[in-house]
Amino acid sequence: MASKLNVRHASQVACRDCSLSPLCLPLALKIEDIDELDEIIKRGRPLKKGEHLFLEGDSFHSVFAVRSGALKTYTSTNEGEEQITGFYLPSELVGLSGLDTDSYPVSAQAIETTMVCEIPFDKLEKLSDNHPSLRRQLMRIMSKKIREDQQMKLLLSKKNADERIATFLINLASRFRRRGFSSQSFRLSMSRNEMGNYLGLAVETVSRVFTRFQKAELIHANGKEIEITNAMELCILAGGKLADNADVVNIQ
Amino acid sequence: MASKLNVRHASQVACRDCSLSPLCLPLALKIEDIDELDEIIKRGRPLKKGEHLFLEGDSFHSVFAVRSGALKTYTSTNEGEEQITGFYLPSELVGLSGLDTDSYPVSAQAIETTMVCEIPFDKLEKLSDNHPSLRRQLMRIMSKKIREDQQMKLLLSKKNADERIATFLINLASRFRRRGFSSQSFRLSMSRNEMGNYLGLAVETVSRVFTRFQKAELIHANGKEIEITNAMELCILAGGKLADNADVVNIQ
DNA sequence: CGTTGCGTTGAGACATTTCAAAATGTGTGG
DNA sequence: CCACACATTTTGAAATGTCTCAACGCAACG
Repeated sequence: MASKLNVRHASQVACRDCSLSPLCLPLALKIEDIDELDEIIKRGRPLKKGEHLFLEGDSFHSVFAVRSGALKTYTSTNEGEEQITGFYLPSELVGLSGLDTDSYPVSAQAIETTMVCEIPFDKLEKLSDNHPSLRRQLMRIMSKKIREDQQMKLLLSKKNADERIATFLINLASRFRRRGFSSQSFRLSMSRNEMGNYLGLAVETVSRVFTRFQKAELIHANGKEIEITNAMELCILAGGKLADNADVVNIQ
Repeated sequence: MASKLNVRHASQVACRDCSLSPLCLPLALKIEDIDELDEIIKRGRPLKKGEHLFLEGDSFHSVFAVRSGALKTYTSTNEGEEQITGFYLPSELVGLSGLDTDSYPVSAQAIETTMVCEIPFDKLEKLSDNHPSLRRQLMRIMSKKIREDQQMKLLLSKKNADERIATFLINLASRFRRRGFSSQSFRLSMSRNEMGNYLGLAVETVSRVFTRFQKAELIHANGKEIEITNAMELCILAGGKLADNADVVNIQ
C-alpha cells in the first residue's frame, strides 16, 4: 500500500497547485513570485524504497523538498555502522547541511516510495538575491533545524527508552497533523531498527517499549500501524516543552 | 588567572584590527566593508563568570560573537535540570538558533570572564541585504552548526564514555589550534560537571575517564589544565572523521 | 579554621545491550 | 497462489557500562 501521503499529488504538480506550499518554500513567496521558484525546480521520477537521493561525499548541488513518501539521512561511523540523523516527511527540506561544504555530509535514502522536488542551490541563491523573504525562510528553516537538533541532543543525553519513544511518537503525530493527517493513527514509514538507530536504542529495546506501551494502553501498535490511545499520558512521558505537544493533545 | 584567549585583545578593538576577523563574520567582507559591520556592533562591558548574556525566552534581538573568554548555552528540562547545548570560544557566534522565533530557545552564560560583540540582528539583516557574501557566511555558519550537531548526536547515541571524552578533548584541541593556541596543552574553561552534562555522562564518569586516560598516558590532567600526551591514540579513540582530527595529530 | 564548592574514588543498583532463539511478516519464483 | 527463503520483530536470560549514592580529599575563601 502506498503511503497516505501520496494520494493527493499528481506526479508533476506545480508549486502553486501543490497542497504542501503553505508548509514548504513557497510559503516565503508572493503568489505571483511562486512561478519563478517553480521554474528552477526539477521533478524527477519517484524513488523506490532503498534508492538514494544522494550519498555522503557527493558534490553538493541541490536541496530537495520531499513531496510524498519519506526519506532518512544518515552518516556512516568509521566502524561502518550507520547513524540515522533524521527522517523527512512531505514539505520538509533535505540537504541544507551540505551548504557550507562542497559535498553532502550525509546520505539521503528513500524509506518508502518517494517523490522529491530538486532545487539547484545556485539557482535558489540567485532567486533569493531578489527575494529577501525567501532568504529569511531559508534561514528560518536552518534555525529550526538547529533547535530540533538541540531537542534531540537532550533526548539522547537525558531521556530513558520510554521517554525517547514517547517523544518520537508525539513528534511524528504532530508533524502528521500539520500536514492534515490524523495525529491519532498513522503508519510508521521506518522500521523498528531505523527507529532504534535514530533514537540511540537497540532494536530489542524499541520492541520492548512498544509492547510495554501497548500493555499500558498508551498506544495500539500493529506492525507499522500506530494508534495513539492516550495522547495526554504519552505527552507527559515525552516530557517535552508543552508548545510542541499542544496540538497533539488538544485536537484529534 | 584570565584565559589565555584574553591577552591579545584590548577592550574596544575594531573588527578591522581584531585578530579574530579571519575566523569571524568579517571573513565574509572586503576590507573596505568591514567598517560597516563595525558600526552596528555593540561592545559592552565584560561578563563575569556566571553572568548571563541572555535567558531562554528573552526576546530575540541580537547574535553575539565571543571575543574573549567562553560561554555555554543551555536549556532547562521540565524537571528543572539544565542541558548544556554548546560551548563557545572566541570568534564563534551565539544566538543564531533563535533566529526563526521571537525568543531565544536557550540561555547563554559566561563560564569565565568573557567579552562579546553584540550584533543587532535587524541591522545585520539590512547589512546583509547589500552583501551577498555576508549572507552566505551566515548560512555557512548555520550549516556548519547543523553538521556539528549531527556529530554530537552520533556521539550521544553510539559512543561510550571513553570515546565521548576523547572526542571532546580532540575537538577542543582543534578549535584552540585554529585560534593560534597550542592544541597540545590548554586550559578547560568548563567544570567536570558541565563537561559531563554536555556529553551525557555523570560527573563521576568524567572523573573516572580522566583518571583512566592519565594512567594510559594519553593525557596529563591537573585540574583544568590539560596536556595531550598521545594525540594519535586519542584521535583513534575519538574515532571521528579524520578530517576533523588531522590538524591535531599532525602539527604540534 | 570552619565552610563551601569541586573533584575523586568505591560499591552496589539498574537500565539497556548483547546474544540466542522463536515467531511473524514479506517478497519471489515456480 | 502457494512454498520457500529471507528479513524483521518479538521475547527471554545473561552480561555490562554507566549511574547513583556516599564518603573523602583538596583548594579557595571569608
